[in-house]
Amino acid sequence: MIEPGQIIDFSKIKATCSNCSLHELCLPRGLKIADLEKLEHVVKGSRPIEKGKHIFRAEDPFESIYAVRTGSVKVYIINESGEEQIIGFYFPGEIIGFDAIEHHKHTCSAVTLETTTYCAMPYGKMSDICKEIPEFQNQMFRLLSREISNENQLLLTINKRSAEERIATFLISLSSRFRNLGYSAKEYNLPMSRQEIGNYLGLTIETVSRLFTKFQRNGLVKIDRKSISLENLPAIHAICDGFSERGKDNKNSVA
Amino acid sequence: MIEPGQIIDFSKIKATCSNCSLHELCLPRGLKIADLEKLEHVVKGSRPIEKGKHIFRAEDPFESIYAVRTGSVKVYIINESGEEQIIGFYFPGEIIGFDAIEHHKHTCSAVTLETTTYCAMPYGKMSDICKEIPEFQNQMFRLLSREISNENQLLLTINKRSAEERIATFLISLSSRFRNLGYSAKEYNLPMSRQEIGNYLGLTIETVSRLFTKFQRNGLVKIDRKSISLENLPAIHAICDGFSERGKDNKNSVA
DNA sequence: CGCTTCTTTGATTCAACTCAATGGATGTGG
DNA sequence: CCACATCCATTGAGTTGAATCAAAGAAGCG
Repeated sequence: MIEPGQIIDFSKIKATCSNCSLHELCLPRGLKIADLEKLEHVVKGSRPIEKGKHIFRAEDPFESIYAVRTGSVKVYIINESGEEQIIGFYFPGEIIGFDAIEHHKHTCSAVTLETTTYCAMPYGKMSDICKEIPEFQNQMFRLLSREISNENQLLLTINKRSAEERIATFLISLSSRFRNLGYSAKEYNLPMSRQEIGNYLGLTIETVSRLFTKFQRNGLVKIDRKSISLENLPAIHAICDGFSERGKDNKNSVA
Repeated sequence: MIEPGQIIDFSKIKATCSNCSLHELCLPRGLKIADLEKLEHVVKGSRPIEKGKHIFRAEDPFESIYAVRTGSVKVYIINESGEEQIIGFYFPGEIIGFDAIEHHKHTCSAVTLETTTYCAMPYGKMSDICKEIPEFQNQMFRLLSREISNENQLLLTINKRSAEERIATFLISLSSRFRNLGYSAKEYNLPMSRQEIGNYLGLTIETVSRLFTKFQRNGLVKIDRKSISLENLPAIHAICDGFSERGKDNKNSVA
């Protein structure tokens, strides 16, 4: 299938953080050139991984943390009853695998949503570099801290928001992440299924579908299968902030 | 009110990790004696803080992380609309404040639920110690990792569980944490209000109250105001695992 | 082109919420 | 010590937002 001339030997493509377009967003952010080089020696870039392949699975021994380089990944846990809960969707420059540090094995699974490349960073070596480069240690702590804050926000969204507000918040979150990556904040592709969006937000697929239809009917978005265009960003933002008005305010606040 | 003879000068009580009963559960876990001493020099124990006082508030500059020593603390965030979302309840040996690392200021607020003492650990110094003591750096990473896993579990509980299952899971979680602390796993006090339990679990106070009543009617628990006794642990566990049967299974799993 | 998977839409149900009222604790001042 | 006020919790009645059940339509795939 692949002609000799077309073969690309990915093992020969040296993963260098310094020439990676993501290095200001990803783990090396803020490192000096000299320090960057130390990091590069332990980072191992992957060849492209096709959609639906696992990067790691729950219970796997903890080898590395991973930075998404291109594509997208969903991270999920499965409980005793076999139910899946998606914890997050990850895009280029974002790091996965932090949950495995505590028990030296993964508690989540990570699967690609489309063809994806990533960088593996062996945890032992990362840990060593932290001792050598204070700024790198800080960066690791920052990333872990961010992960915690992100989950706090997600918890807030799920616990306090209506289905409509959750969907709007989800769309805005993706939008701003794509903007940070230099892509359009208005138009993008949803690499995940309706099912997965629902699972993540604590809604059923039917509810997700109905709300997409409703948003479209109201001119907030245009959706064609996986591609979405946010036609009225202010209105979508307004929904996030709870201006779909329903009792709201201190529905369940503690004095 | 306080007679001279009764004055306790808490500033003279040296907070030492080595003689703290929590040191095997708390941050110093697994450190060597020599390393413990380095830690002790930067840890500052608090005097008892009365119920309802803040340890830190959102937007406060990030000085320290804190270990609860006695009592209990709730950590919450407030969104633009002023709604409160409780992120967690923290008991002796548990650490709060990790969310502030990224932006050098707190994103959550922490308030005592009863008279509480804690240990403050200045982040800058902690960061230094991490560089000196590899095992300490590992421990910090582990604690951050645990926080992430805990939130993953909470997300699963809230997104996939019925009100009944959430309450049961909550009671079991408290039970096992108290057991780890050497207290009774069967009988304990709920330092938080019904309102706060509901807020945390994404339920209204009425639902919490009704389910407490129902559990009591069915002989699972005995509840008297703040004190609770788990009378039928196996049955409560069964509810956690979803044996209250309702469709369940792959309600919203992704293939 | 037939098969499967994903998505949309409609009708109906139900778990949890809202609204409302009462009951019990706790606290304060006279 | 009691009267009163406040706060928190419980209980009941009625409502509703999202789930479930059901079916049809569209897209992707070998």
